[in-house]
Amino acid sequence: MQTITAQLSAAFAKAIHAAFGIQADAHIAASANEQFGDYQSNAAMGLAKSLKKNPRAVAEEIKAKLDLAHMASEVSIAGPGFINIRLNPTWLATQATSLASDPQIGIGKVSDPEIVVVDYSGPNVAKEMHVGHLRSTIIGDAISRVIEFQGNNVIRQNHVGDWGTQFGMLIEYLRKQGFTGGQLEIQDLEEFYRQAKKSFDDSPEFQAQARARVVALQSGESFEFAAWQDIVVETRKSYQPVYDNLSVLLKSEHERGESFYNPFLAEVVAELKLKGLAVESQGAIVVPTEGFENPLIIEKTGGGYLYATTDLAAIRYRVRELHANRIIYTHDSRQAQHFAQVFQVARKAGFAPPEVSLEYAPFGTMLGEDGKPFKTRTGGTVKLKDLLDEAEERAQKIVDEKNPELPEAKRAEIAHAVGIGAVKYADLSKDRTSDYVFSWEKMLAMDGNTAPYLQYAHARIRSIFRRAGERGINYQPGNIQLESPFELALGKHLLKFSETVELVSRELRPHYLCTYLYELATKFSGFFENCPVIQSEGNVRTSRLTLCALTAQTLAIGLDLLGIGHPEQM
RNA sequence: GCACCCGUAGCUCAGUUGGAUAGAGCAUCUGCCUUCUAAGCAGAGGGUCGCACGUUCGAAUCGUGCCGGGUGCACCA
Repeated sequence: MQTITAQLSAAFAKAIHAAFGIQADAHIAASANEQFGDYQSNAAMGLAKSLKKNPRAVAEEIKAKLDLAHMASEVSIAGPGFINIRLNPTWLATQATSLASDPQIGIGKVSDPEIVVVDYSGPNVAKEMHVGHLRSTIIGDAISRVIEFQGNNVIRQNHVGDWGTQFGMLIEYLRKQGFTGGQLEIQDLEEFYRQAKKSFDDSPEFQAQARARVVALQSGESFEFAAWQDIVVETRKSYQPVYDNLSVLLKSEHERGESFYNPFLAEVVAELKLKGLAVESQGAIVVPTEGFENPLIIEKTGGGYLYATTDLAAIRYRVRELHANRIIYTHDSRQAQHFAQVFQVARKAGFAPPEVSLEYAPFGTMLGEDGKPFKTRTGGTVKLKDLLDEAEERAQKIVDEKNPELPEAKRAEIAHAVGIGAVKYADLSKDRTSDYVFSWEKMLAMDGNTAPYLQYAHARIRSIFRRAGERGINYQPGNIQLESPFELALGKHLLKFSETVELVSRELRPHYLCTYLYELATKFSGFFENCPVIQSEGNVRTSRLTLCALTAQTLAIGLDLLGIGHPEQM
């Protein structure tokens, strides 16, 4: 099924062509104010200028040629030349009815599926995940789910920071401590890392030894390699449970850490040299980039590669081996310049041919309540695990209080969905590009525009169906009628789901979906307060039950796309 | 010094890429549980969209200049 916007755009484009013989965009938008109508075309004002005509006359001519069949109940011209459309409730009801019988609720599978690589999360080895890792992880996950739901083939890639100078430091430090292999703890590793960094900064001797360890590791020496593996395994043990707890779909098979590209780095540099892109500068091998003062350094003086080299190798691999059509990076906006340079070089080198889309979906920095980059009072960071545990605990208290009659296991399940959902939604509902302020209170809020509000709306609907069952009402989907203003508002909003999903996929901004779902839940609340379902009868009851089913399904799918749970009861 | 991002209600944020009277949540205040879950609903107050010019039928949105905050810029990732 086509979106309403698409249907209106097509009809208006046709009318504009019929009236003036030109192809022009219809500039269809949902009306900001309901008094004007549901949708509007803002094309007439723009066309008036190029056609040298009065805008209202242009609008009249478009309207005269417009054929919306049964879609609209009213088309009117207002202001300087807005064409307002009020949709026909009968037509809307028919559309909603057909949506209710579609398991994908109007999101058609794309006809030409693409291979989409999404690079997200990317935790660092030897460090525990902190709250700053939340954004990349859940935004990337939501984007992946949405694109996948549209029928594309998504390949998740977790570009784990598991290679480079810091491992030389860490291994050298471990060796000095008498480490011979085996058991390590993530907390110890963090401490070792701090110590190692200190030695590295303080002692030129240590520095030289650390560099030697890197070389040994990169050429696969047994002690270094084994120690590195122990570190990697231990770190994975600390982040995998966090992914699972967050319902993030990353597994070990999605890991393509920096180390994975090590064997290709020399080839990448050689290829860039061969193509005449890489040159020597101040002893290093660099690729000059337009629009940037500094070139992209791909090989250090005296050998050794950098993360730019790895990122180039990754693009090359994703295009040549994974056959990606689209590569999406969900990373901190501080890396904007780096990615701009890497993308530029990848294009020039042909690692990414023009038909492959390289998309950087940056997100802002997490700030503390003082407006400065987030740090705890002691100068450290908040561990992601601690935030999630706290969220679940707080949710548990509320569940225990509100639903003491439910079995313990059920309550724990609800607390998990609600607590984790609240944290994820708090982050996902903000536009990813802006910096945002971390606040325990806001992260863990359960009232107002939060995940629990959406979950609550869903649970209330499920409850209606449970009550209906208890009263022997056998639900079968039927025709939806949109008679009261509350039903009409709900129905109209349900029909916007598919365009919202398209928008999220195109712009890589999950917060549009959050806003949509919040409004959906709000409109459902209006319906819930004003339109009795079980107490109504006949066609009205069938219609309302069907509307409820469609709303619950839309909420459930929407929450699934955000990776947020939707309990039956709460 | 060069480059990028941001500035909207007391606080936290939206604002579908230039559309009509700038919207939510939190906080404050007033109502609503004897009908499907009050994690809810209805309502009130709260704005120089950082400032100033400009572009045009129309600017929170685009341009220029200031002010204020953040970030990145040669061998860390």
